[in-house]
Amino acid sequence: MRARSYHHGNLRAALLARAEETVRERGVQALSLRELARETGVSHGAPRRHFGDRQALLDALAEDGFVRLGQALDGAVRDAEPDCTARLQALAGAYVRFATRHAALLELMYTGKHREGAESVHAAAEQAFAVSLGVISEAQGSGELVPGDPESLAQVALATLHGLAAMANSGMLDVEELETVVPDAVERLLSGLRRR
Amino acid sequence: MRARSYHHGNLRAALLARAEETVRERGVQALSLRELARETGVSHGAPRRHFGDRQALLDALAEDGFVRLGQALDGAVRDAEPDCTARLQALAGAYVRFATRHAALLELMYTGKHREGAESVHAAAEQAFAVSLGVISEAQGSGELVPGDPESLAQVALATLHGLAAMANSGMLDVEELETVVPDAVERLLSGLRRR
DNA sequence: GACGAATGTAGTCACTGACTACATTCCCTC
DNA sequence: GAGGGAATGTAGTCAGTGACTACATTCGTC
Repeated sequence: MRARSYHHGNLRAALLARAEETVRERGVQALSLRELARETGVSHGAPRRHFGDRQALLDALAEDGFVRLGQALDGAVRDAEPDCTARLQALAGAYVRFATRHAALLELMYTGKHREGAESVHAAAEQAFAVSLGVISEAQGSGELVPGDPESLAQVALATLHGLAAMANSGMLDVEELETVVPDAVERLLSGLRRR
Repeated sequence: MRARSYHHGNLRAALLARAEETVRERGVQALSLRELARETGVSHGAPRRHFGDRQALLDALAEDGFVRLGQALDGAVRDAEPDCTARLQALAGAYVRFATRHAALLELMYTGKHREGAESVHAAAEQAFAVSLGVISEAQGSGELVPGDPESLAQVALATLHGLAAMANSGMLDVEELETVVPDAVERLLSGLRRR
């Protein structure tokens, strides 16, 4: 990155980074293009070159969020013991941790209001959730889980995790409770899905 | 309601009703106090008497949403066969139907950003979810479900439903798919929870 | 019927997102 | 390397918004 001159050099990335910070600290509705420009030391019209309008910026944030979520899930599974239970527990923990640490971002990610680039946000989401699908079909292959459409199993599992995170984020569930509720929920799901 | 005179007569209710409509049709972010006032045929400052600021209006909408959700769940369970499976399936259907029909409102309800009146929104939510708790503890009493903290069982069940609805609303799951996915998910949950 | 409280009106302010015309710089081609 | 078109940033403008204030009208109560 060069010293500040007429051209910033990597405005797009700088805007995204600063925006993510603002969203995390003060929520989506507090994100203003003009303030963002001010904070980034650039004129109020500059962001327009990179994000046609406010929504385009939000879409980009969401997409980025899915990428990072995917990395988090991937890392968690990679670090876990190779058995199905351990991997799913690790995955669950990672998901809920991300969801509570980045509550506003998650809301943005799941708010279906993405347009145009919906495809790319969608693709990023699919990519992020590929990990869980992998874990489940592997466990089915090794006989740890009952057979059945792995996609629908993964859906139910992720939905449960997402729901718990959403309830925690909305204050209907204490965040500390998650530490016990989430493993519990996974265990309950598994007790219905384990081959026996 | 009297003819339009200086005092509207029931502005608060009229604003809420119109606001709910706008939120349903065009989303939360499209709700403007001034436009709302215009549509209701009242000066742009009038809403302020009833809702101190925009967030107060949103909070009231959320609270109202929980009340209506509670009624929907209650009605569904009341109309269902008295056995645990039928009741939970009915409850699940009602929840997901409400969640997809009022996607933006649901988002509003679950967005933890309520202030001050958080207590009342919170209370309305608790009230809405009391039904599911009742169904579960009854089923435990009759021996249909495994024993255990009913609150945590209900949490997992609701979280799953909410997660599925959220995924459908965000376009990650086809709405038509819900018709089969939701009963499936309930059955899967139950297969882990049923006494045997 | 008078009077204080509740409710609605009118006007203002700073701020925002969207848009435009224009300036500067980058980088590709010759 | 020079020239020129594309990319990027600046400056100015516009209508719309939420929040606030002073003021007008009406309601309910004594």
